[in-house]
Amino acid sequence: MSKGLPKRSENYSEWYNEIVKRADLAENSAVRGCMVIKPYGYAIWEKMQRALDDMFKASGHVNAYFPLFVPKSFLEKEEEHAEGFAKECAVITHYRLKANPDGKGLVVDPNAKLEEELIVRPTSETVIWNTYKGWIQSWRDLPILINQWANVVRWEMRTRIFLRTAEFLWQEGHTAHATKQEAIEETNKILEIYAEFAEKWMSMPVIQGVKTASERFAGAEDTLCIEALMQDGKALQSGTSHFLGQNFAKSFDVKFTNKEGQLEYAWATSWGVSTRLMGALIMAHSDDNGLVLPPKLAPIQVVIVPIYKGEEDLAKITEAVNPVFEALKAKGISVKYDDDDKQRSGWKFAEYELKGVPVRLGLGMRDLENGTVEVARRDTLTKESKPLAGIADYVESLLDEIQENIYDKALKFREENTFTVDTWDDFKAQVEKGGFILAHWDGTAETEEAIKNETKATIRCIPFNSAEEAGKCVYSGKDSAKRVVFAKAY
RNA sequence: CGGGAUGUAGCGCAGCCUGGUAGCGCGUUCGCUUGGGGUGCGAAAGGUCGUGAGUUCAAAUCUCGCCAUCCCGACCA
Repeated sequence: MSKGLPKRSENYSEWYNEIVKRADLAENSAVRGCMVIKPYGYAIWEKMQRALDDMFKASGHVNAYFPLFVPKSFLEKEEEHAEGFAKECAVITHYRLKANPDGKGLVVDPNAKLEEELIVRPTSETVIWNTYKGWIQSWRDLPILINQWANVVRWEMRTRIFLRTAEFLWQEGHTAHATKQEAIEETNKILEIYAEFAEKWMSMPVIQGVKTASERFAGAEDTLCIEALMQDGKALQSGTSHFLGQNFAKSFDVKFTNKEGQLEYAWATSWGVSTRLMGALIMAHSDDNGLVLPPKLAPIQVVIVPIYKGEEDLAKITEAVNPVFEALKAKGISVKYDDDDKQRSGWKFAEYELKGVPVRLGLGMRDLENGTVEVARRDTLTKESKPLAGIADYVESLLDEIQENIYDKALKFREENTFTVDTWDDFKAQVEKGGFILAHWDGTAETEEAIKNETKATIRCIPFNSAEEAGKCVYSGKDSAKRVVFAKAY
């Protein structure tokens, strides 16, 4: 492993790729467009899963599992949905191989052609609504609040590890409701959960809003989203929550008898976040020394590195470390004591920085004499000497402080990189420089399309929190009641 | 699917133009050294040169085909 990471300022995407590789998060696999998530990266994903899963459960959702394969006829049923996903589907046509009659290896057995092709799920609405048909007869069967943790496949032309891979891991929630109002509330509730997760756990501020028609999920009536700003000034869609109306219920004929005794189609939502959040986490906080992890998602929150010469010294240091180690563990802090003699302390410092461990405690003979310990913060790269007595309490509060500081830093970055723009020239100039752009838009798909073609900037969302403000569309000059968020996006 | 490039040791690359013993850096292994920010020195191991054919006394090197990967477009969580 060579030293030094590429600089963010010089080559952002190379910096990103190198962090993913060098921090041991993931690597490209032998299969094009697919990644191997390595133990350290997967540990972060598991922490994300745990936090989200707890929130889903706390809001009344339960987990289930639906099949990987979708019959082609299912996918066809909802027209817009089918059209939206058709171009990126992996298709299974055969179910058997056989020995190659012309030599070595295996060939597809032409006699094993499937009657109907199976699609590897790009998302599960169709399979699930086909199933819900059997589960829903009465208003008493509703709501159904189900989530599943799964992998999906979308055959992307160009992939980037975590941000856009052919196969990725995610959770997909699929709910069914008796009323439109309830489904809309569900869609909103989930977006709140996503925003809370992004901000409280990932320390990543997000803008909540609604997608324009052209950016909407295929088959949805409305798509809500959280959008985050990455350090290179590009936006990243980090989670979506869809109000599906009765579209899928109609396509799969899911009707129930309401309290008035009338047959009605069920109302639906779906929502998801994926391993793309790993990419968001990396790009939101990390620096030229490597990964920076918010303590709540760090697999190792505190690492203790002994600085010693010879086994005797190490034994003494270990003796002093043990009560600290136990005290931290007792507080529920994940702590690692790295007394591995195979690497030197200097190497370890660099390594744990690269991996984003929030707090490092360094303990040497000098500390033992003075009753001190060196506390190093990953977020600020600062070091301070602290009394060893009571260090666990200090570290506990320090972790909270780091969690907040990372958020504050990201928020400050976003504020400094959010621009209010009123003229087309300013708009074009600002798109080049990056960041979120708040501008007026006349509400038409034509204008949206034209802006995208001319600048590559898209409408990330129509934000919930922005004030009503009469203005003129930055492109067409027509009337507009509200600013929307533009940016170049991943 | 269009345009461009690249395939040589685990990783990053040189060698190819001008055919003739396959090389460098990092990493790995071993020994000593060092140990509060990626120690230093020495030795060693490791390669069907993407693949198939052709030209030639001789091919990593020249010619043609194929495969794979990366970049730039169109498409996208």
